[in-house]
Amino acid sequence: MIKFRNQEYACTTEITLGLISGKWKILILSYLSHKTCRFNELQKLMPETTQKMLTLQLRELEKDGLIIRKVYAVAPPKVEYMLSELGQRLIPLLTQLCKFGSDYVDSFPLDDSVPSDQHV
Amino acid sequence: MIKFRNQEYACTTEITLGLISGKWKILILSYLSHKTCRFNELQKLMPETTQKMLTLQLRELEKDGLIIRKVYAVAPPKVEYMLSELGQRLIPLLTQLCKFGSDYVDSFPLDDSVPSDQHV
DNA sequence: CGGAATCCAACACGATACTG
DNA sequence: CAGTATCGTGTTGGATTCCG
Repeated sequence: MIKFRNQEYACTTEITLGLISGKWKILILSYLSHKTCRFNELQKLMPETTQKMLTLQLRELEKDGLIIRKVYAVAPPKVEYMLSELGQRLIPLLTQLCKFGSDYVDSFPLDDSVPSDQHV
Repeated sequence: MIKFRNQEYACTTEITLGLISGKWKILILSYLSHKTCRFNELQKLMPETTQKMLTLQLRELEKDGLIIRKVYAVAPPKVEYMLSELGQRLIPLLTQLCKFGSDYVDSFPLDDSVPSDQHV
């Protein structure tokens, strides 16, 4: 049993999962792995997100040390987000998770939208 | 955008995360990676779990093809759980997630909520 | 032994409106 | 431009009880 930030974990795997388990975190990290982005830019890249959710996810990623928030003291406001060194180290792992998911989907080729015999 | 099982995903990473994002799934997979276990055994290994939750998580893992449920037609009932080939392929990934989490915890040694008497 | 069924609390997520 | 604030909802996890 591991204690971290007033939370208890049975395994540090759960800590890593906690870092990336948020509705938009994977996407954010993915986009930021390519380039630094402004808030507005991220919004355009993820049109499905609400401002509130995007802000929330960015704040959590920042608090967890995976991204860096850079505020420029100009008008109109300018804020840039980029991966931290920690965040960059996470990217290869995400790539592997992505690869597994992709293989996984391929291993269930007939499962897409065919509820033929769900009555098990 | 990927469609899979009537769900939409922005990235297959999210599919993999969905497979292992359940309160007890990591632990279950971890235990089953060492040996085949009966329901009762898993319960003893995870005393914090309720029967309902353990059953639910096992059912999901089975439905997702990560574990195999083997029912013996005997009295009293005997049910064994083991990793599928797909589940086995997931283990190295979990190990890496675990490693990252462990490194992550070490990189925040001054975190306010970590008790100082932790000599890890 | 290995469940299923029911009820309930917490929280993640979302829609919408407002702001320095 | 880059956010807050408020309110509402769906999903997840948990406690408890009953069953073949």
